[in-house]
Amino acid sequence: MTATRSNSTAAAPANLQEEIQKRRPFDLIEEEVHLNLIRTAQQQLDAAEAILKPHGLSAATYNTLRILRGAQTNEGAGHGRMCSEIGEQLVSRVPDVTRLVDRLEAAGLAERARCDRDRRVVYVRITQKGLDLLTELDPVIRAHHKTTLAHLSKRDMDELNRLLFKARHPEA
Amino acid sequence: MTATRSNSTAAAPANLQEEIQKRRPFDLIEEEVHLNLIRTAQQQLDAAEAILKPHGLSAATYNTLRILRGAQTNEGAGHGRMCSEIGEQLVSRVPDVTRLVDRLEAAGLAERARCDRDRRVVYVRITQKGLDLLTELDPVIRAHHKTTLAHLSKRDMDELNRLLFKARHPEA
DNA sequence: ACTCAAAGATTGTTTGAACAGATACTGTGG
DNA sequence: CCACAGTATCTGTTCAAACAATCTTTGAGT
Repeated sequence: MTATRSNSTAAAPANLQEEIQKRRPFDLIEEEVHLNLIRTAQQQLDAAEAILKPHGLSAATYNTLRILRGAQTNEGAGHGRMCSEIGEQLVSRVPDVTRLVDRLEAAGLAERARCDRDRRVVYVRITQKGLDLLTELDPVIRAHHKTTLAHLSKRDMDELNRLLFKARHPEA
Repeated sequence: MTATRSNSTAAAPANLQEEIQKRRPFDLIEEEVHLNLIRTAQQQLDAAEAILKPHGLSAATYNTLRILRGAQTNEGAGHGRMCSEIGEQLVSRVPDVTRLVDRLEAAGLAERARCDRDRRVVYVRITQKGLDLLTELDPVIRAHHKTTLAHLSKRDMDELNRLLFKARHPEA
């Protein structure tokens, strides 16, 4: 480990150790990766939710809406997505898709329809109101993402994507 | 019970686009970074909480305990940390430190003590039981971190740490 | 046809998070 | 001394997440 400067004064942190005011350097670099990951993702999530909240959306409901929009345009002639499929595609696994859809339905952003062939499944479909909301949010979210990561070069982001994917897949 | 997320039918995904079954490639690489970050961090968090849960701890309470342990050994002759300091050092900013400490106190892992000089502040101190629990968890957590990221080289992890820190600090 | 296990979704309940408002204490200025 | 603003913590309430159990339906086996 490199000799790190003592954080006696309140200067801008140069690494995670100073950022969290940890006294000793990390004994395990894996632990540093772990905390770095969670911190960075949390920052991203907080910023995104700050944008979504005024529109009555959380990260989970917004992601669900995006999944539903993708499902409508791509296959199945607009009969939407099954609840279980939504649960599989969500970025953060949530075991309670039912109440997630409940909220979207209560807000008029999605609607349910039972499948005729298999009456167990419920297809969830995005409504026009939901599509309009996403259309309104699209440029805002795009601009936000571009702004928050503007200081990263394309090479940085490619490398970051590669390493993040690799971290998630031990077998690859 | 296990492997709730792995799809046994399809082939192993080669990137995020295939992983979330997105039909079209990302129009914005920044968005891909964003989702990759949240997905990877979520996976790390889920795995860590699976270890902590049998011991009655969540990620928030575990991190608080670690902060309290660090506070005890490093300064202040063991009078612990103020609630507001805990809130600042937590990986995920939680505005409700009071109830976090409530849970630790109810479990006998921490205790409060009012400051004599300033009767507004409450110092939180880790108990021997809390220290014992951390001592028991230390090797388990270390082994877990080393295992989940074992397929990353040291160069990978250094690069990942560098990029994650850079992503978090636009001004650097 | 009948039984049964499994899939898919919903419901019930408990816990924790989020946000606002309230309380207790300190230090300062008049 | 008193009013007042600021700080640090606590409390009250609402909402979402987590977990288990239940209900309905389907498909397979006998």
